Amino acid sequence: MSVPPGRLGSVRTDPSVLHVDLDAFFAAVEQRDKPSLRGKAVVVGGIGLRGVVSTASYEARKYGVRSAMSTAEARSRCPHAAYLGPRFEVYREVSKAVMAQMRALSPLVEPLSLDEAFVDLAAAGLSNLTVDDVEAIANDLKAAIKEASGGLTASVGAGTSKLIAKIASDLDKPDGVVVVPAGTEAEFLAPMQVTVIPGVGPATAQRLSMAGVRTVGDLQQLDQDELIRQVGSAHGSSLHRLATASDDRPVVSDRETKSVSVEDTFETDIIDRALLAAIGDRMAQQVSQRLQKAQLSGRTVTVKTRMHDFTTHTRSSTLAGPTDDPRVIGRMARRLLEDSDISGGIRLLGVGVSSLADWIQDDLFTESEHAAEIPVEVIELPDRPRDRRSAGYYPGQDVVHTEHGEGWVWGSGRGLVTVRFETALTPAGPVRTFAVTDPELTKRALSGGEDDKPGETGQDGPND
DNA sequence: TCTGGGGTCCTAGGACCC
DNA sequence: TCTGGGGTCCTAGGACCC
Repeated sequence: MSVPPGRLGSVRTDPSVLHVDLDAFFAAVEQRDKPSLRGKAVVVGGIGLRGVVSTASYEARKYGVRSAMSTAEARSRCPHAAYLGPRFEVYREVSKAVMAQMRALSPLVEPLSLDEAFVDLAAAGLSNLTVDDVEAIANDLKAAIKEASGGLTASVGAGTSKLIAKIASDLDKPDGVVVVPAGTEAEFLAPMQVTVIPGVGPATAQRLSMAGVRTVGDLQQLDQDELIRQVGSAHGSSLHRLATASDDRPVVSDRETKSVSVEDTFETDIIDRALLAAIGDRMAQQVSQRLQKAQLSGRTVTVKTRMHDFTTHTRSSTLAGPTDDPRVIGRMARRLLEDSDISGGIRLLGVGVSSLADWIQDDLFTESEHAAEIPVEVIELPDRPRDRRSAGYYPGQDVVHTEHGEGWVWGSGRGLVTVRFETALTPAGPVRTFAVTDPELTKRALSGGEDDKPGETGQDGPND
């Protein structure tokens, strides 16, 4: 029924994981920069008709203003507050300065957003940490953050795992420090509502409640198989581990980006297809710029639409090779939008690119000093794509023919990599995408080539 | 006075391959 | 010739987080 004692408790024996959370971050930055707002109700978020609250200052929270509430409701609850649109460039700068303070403490810092991060003290070589040690470290860090940010306060939680640290940082906000002693995790969690566990939202809480589970203690008693029946396999097993405080997830810096997207909710619903196409094109350009800035490219283009009744739909299509080209993304977006039902108008349109893994995009023909050495073979475009994977790539009647080949390219600042490339010639001009043909080889090239293991590039034969 | 924008992860079904 | 199991890829949707 319940958990074998051996599974209780987590791998770490010190409360060496910190979770740092800046207090009412956006609002605090606004109060920092405008002294007249200090001590006053400040609400940062969308200020238009369909805006929602990003952050409310503690003064505004007294009136029941909360994140994710519609700004209209916030205005009715707290009419005297200052309502401000967000200034993300400023927040990013402040965030950078704050994260730098954490990195001065430990090399292993995992930002979760602009205002939150995990810090791994064990990675800083600190061990045998007592509760007092960690409290002192947390207070020093808070002082450093205050200094570096021009007066912002943070709340810090610490424990033997990410879960415990995260929950602890919320218990004494604002400007607090809570350290949970090693060995007390399960009893610390037991009386809390299941919704304190990140990942348990309204839908999961509802399902759990139908199984009689309201607190984490209830969850600790629930059989894992029963839990999996209620909420699914992945969610169930991870919940079971979290609830019993056997959370050994590592702190990970530099998480890879998985997708890049832009979306916009309109002040009034839009029905005009031509207008939507133009907006979609502009969004494709914005996505493309952000991909290029991050030196990324991707294969899957997704268009998102939200109807007047808030139902949301996505349409996506995957290219044979990755692209960051605004024309390719824009054309795909337009095509996907044509397939979408917009009758009755839509309140939101979004364009995104995903499948960003293991590919390098570069402009072979203008940037590479080795461009002339890359063989090019011209082929006729097949009447029909040979399989589904190329279907998305050849954008229908626009394509005159394609070129493809294999070679290598000097990726900008990243060393030599082997690529397969394809060029679609369209009336709008050539559209090139290319792909790393041997991810293992490329990984070695990018990492400086210590790994001697030969890349396993052999073809798979029939194996049954 | 309805519900932002940026993401992540998971599920489920169908296509396709071996 | 029929049946099938496993794995991967793609698509659509949903839950969730800050």
